[in-house]
Amino acid sequence: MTMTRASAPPRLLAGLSEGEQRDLLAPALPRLLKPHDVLGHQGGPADLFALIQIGHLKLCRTSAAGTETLVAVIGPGDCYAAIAPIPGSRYPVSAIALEPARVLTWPRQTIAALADRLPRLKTNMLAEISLRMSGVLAVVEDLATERVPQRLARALLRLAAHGYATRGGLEIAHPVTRQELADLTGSTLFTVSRLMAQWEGDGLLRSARGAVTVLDPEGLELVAAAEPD
Amino acid sequence: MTMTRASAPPRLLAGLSEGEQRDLLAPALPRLLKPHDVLGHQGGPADLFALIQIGHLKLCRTSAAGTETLVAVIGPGDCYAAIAPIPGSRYPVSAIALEPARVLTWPRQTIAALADRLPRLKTNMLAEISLRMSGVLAVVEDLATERVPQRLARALLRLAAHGYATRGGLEIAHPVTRQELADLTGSTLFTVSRLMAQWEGDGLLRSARGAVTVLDPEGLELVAAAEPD
DNA sequence: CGTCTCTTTGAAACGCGTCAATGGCTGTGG
DNA sequence: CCACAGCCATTGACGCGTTTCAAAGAGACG
Repeated sequence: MTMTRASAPPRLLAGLSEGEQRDLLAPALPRLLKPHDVLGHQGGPADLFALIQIGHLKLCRTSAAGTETLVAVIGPGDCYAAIAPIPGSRYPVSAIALEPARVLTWPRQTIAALADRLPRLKTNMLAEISLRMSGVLAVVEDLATERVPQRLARALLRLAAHGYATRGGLEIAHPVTRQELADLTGSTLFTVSRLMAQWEGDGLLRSARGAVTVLDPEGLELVAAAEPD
Repeated sequence: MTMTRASAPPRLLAGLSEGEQRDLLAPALPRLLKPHDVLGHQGGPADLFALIQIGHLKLCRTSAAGTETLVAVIGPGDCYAAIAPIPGSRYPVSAIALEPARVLTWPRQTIAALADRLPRLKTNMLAEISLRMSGVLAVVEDLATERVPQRLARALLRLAAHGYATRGGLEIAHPVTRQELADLTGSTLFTVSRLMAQWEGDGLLRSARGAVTVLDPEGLELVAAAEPD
């Protein structure tokens, strides 16, 4: 029903000539993912680089104790494993599909050769990592300085920003459980459930089994900006 | 008194020929820093790339509210702003000297030109970012899943690993205040002080005004690995 | 229609932040 | 040389936010 928004040209292709774009895309291997499919596993050899075309993946770390930390949610136009060209590199996080997805993949050898031949591609991949780094640093800052309500409000706003507008609200583009929101904010599904119930009462959002719609972004931002005092 | 350890060749130069190393190092501008000097400011244009020769810097973010988050401590052989070659990029974190330090710097234009000319250099810079990313992701995981004692113990072990061995202990290579340890662990100087007093009583470490020595690394690792249960 | 996963709600315990006051070390200037 | 100021560290008491545990409800799916 809702249109997927017109897919802008991926940042990865920025500044590449038509010919260069063909050279890059020709050897790409498309791959389809079902929910919970694992594209790359944390700690495993990073032997492929991926560009998401359709759908959303979560980037997560599983600690020795088995607890899961959700680092980011990525979608169309985003890359995974921009470090793949580095010989011997390993995935720093796992990538797991949240919904049916389609990605383009390049084996390490291939993307490394392309990156050496196309300087602009290497720069773009650097820019992608830089972007990811910014996001991760924002998460660090949040975790270190903010309380759970602020962290959760920000996480929801971040997710909603990549979603689509429905009647009077921003709907998050992919299914997301309380547990995942907890993993994303370093909290527990109980606390998340309580907060969201409260906010739903306040008319800030509406949630129905996996689908969350932010009704009042300004109101949520007010919560997100509240002093920890 | 204690020897600075023999400086290994920086990772940045790995795989570069003698001639390439000269090309890279010739246009470098050395710069001396005093404690609290700011090498780069978060959010400011990233117009220089730096390689640390001597001393340690802290990488930190200052939030709108003024609270400081310490992302990492870097030392000799480490890089700052490996993203500088990207046009228009900004420093994602501030870099502030913890002690007298000496760094080599390259203006953005210069390092960008060099990176385009020396593919191996670009790869090395990518590897540096990748390394930083690993560290930051470990911090995220810690903040999201561990309690303060574990986080602090890990932070101390991390710092001590880059320090030097003294009689029966690992001394952290640079001055560090309780406040900085708190900023590093998303805690408060009070909690840090209490924990360290307790650990000093247990014989795990010794601390004297800014200088911290880990006496029993295995013991500290035991604390770091304790179940959050 | 039953099972499984996700969610809600309550009550209790506790970790840790907050505030306030004190103490020690360092460097500086009278 | 001593005294003062400034910074950093210590310690206790208190309160609150969150986790923890337990139990029950609600959709989804075969």
